[in-house]
Amino acid sequence: MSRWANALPNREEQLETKRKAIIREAARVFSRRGVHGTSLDDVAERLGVTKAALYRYVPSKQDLLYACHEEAMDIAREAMDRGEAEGRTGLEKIRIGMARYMREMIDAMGVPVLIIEENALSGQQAKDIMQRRDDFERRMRRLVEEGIADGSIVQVNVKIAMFTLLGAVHWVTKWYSPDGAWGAEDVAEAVIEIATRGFEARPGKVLQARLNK
Amino acid sequence: MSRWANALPNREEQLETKRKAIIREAARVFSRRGVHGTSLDDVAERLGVTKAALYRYVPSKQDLLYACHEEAMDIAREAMDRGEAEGRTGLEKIRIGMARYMREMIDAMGVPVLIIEENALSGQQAKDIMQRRDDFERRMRRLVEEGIADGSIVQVNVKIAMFTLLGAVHWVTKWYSPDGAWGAEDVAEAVIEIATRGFEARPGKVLQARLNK
Amino acid sequence: MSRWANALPNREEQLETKRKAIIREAARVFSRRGVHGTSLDDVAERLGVTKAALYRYVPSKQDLLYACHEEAMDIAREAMDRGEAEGRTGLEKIRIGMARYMREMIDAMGVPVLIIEENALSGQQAKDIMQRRDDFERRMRRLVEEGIADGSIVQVNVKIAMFTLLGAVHWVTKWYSPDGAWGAEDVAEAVIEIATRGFEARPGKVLQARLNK
Amino acid sequence: MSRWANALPNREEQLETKRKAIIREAARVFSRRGVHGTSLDDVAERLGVTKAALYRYVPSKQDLLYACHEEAMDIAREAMDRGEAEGRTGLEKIRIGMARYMREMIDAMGVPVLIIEENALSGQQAKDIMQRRDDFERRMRRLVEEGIADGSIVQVNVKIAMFTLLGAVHWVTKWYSPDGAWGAEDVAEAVIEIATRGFEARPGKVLQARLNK
DNA sequence: AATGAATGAGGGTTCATTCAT
DNA sequence: TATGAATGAACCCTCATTCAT
Repeated sequence: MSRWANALPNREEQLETKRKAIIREAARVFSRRGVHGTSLDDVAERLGVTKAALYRYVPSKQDLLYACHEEAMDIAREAMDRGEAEGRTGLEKIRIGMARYMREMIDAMGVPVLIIEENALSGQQAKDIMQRRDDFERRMRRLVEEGIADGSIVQVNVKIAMFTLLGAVHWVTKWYSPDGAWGAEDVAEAVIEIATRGFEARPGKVLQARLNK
Repeated sequence: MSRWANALPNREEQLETKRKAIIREAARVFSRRGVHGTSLDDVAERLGVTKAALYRYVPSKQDLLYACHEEAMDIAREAMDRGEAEGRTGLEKIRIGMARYMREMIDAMGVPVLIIEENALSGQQAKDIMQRRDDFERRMRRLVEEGIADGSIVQVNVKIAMFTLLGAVHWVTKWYSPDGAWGAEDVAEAVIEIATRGFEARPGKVLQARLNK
Repeated sequence: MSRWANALPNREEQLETKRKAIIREAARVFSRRGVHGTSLDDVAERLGVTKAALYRYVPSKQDLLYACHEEAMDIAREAMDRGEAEGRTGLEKIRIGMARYMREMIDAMGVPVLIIEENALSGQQAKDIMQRRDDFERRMRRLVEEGIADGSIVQVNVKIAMFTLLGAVHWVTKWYSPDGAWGAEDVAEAVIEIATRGFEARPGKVLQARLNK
Repeated sequence: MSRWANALPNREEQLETKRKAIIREAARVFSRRGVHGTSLDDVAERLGVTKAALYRYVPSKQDLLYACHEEAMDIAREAMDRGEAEGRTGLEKIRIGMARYMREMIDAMGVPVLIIEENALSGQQAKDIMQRRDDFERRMRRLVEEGIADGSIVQVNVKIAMFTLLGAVHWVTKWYSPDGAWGAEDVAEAVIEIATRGFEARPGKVLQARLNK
């Protein structure tokens, strides 16, 4: 691999750029092989650097993992904000939000989501992330309830509906390849469409213009 | 924890019973914390035994993981067989098969599925499991196609539909607790209903008798 | 292998018989693979028994090793006694003694000598054995000196002569096989003849009647 | 002990120097305590380093052992080459070769020989080393035969003669101390002289100028 | 800014030893 | 008397982390 995966555009903000590159690459590998199954040597090698070099940008593996989650959570929140701002019904808000979430995650980390291994984080960091994840889930639940209320979502157990959707989204990690025929955009929309159709009040046909691969 | 989690009913078949108990417990922990995030000490402790004791029943951690996957795959195949035998349309076959799969997995391993960390298995074992997983996925795809053909499933991208369903199912690992209010049966049916509704040809209301928690 | 290598002739002295069988077998394996390279499972397996069974006859691996050395040292002393009693010159005493030593060792342990790994024994046991080994070597030195004095041995550095002989004898472990064409008797005599010829005062031709294999 | 036993003369070749130091030290300890009786901690401690540090220079304990044997075999071959080139009779060739072998081994590893515990190496490595050891012994046998043919060696069983000599040489491990009064040179010559005198055709007195300790 | 070298902690595995049967 | 089961210590090896250069 080329050094730093060619992520060195300008100057002193290089530091931040490189940090982001590390996080992005780490997220990708953590996602696939598991946090504990990934050594910092692995991460470093993919960036064309030495393990020791990483420590200039990240204080520890734990912190690196935490940063990955933070990044993911930032993206999630921002996506939910968008969804709530732009959607009209509960269903629409969910669709817009989650699609954006997936797209952004794939752009940022090359991977649509970070799967959380229990115990991988600890102490305050674990609490922080769990807190934010819970917030995220709470927002989702509320949107489902909103959808039920406004008639866009069928009468359904909220928790099940939410986790079904989240599962579909998260699972993309296991099969999506950025080198494949489909772009982030395509996959995101296709998955969200089917997954939300599961609790859509008046589901019709499935559109899939771009997916005629 | 009590010794062997009280899994010692009779006598010489104790060996096999204990082996199964180990596999079951390992699967559960591997699933939550990741294979590499789980030490054999962890597994042993949950069984109220020493790490060394495990080695009377399992030749290595690798083999233990392999055994977990084998067990899972056996269950998966058997469930698919059932689905194909008992269902009438493609959709029905999928529903019956996947629901059974979830129930059996929860019974056997306390966990609805095993998530595969890349690189966790290696060599022939990795090939074996991938092979069987591919077989499993191929069968699912065919059922989706069958469903489209017989009109029970809407026109949809087969791969996306399948992975959406699988994601919903697999994700249950992350939130299901056997100690909670819902039994395996309830969760399995609820998840499958919503997840398959995503590509059901004529989706109606959602039934959820048992889920009025 | 048959149970206890068929070493169960009479009755309550069986205990001692079995103990000897264990020592014998252990000595053999220790000799070849090294003490630390040999597990009690290895020893037990060769006797057709379980590891745990050994503990009825031997209190620990350390003690087993010690017993091996004791046995060897008993044989060595007895052989030296014989040599000193029967030989006329220093050279003759050495020849008789060492040849007997080799024969008896092979009979008793199936192996002509025990090679001592440093640190394998410890504490008092180590001291004991070292003491006896030193006694043995001291006796050998005195016989060499006696041989020089009585003219049967050439003027030679005593230590070197002794260790050369001992080396030749001990090395037999590495190549002698009781299943081969030569008996213990043959090998013992042939080796001793050549090895002592190295410091014999008036060495002549080499006799090797039995070795025309 | 001082770091790396003061074996760090220059710079980038330090890596090779250190590797050699490890091999040398390992050979020494393996030789005395047996491979299985020696932990890498032992080896590391003698070099004033941590066990983990060794892994920068040697991939595994097995490979370390293999490297020891390789080194020894290289020295053996080179010594035999010398003996065959410089000696005139079979006997002379053996004397020159073996004396050189002992000297070089003591210089390189501080120990005149490596004793092979059965099963210590495995697979291809075991085959390799056995092969080379057999080659070595074959060469020795041929020299003995040559000596018999050219009249420098008495009529003798070739195998016994060879193993007697090898035993004398190998045994030096057990009693030679580099810190003692004799140098490698002295010991080598003294041992070889007496050991080969065992099958010399016309053995005379024993010279031992330097050994009047 | 990055590297090579070194360390200490931890995990997988073996094994001597104990004990209930 | 012998066995199977279990344990704790020890060992090999990996890896996150630090430091001198």
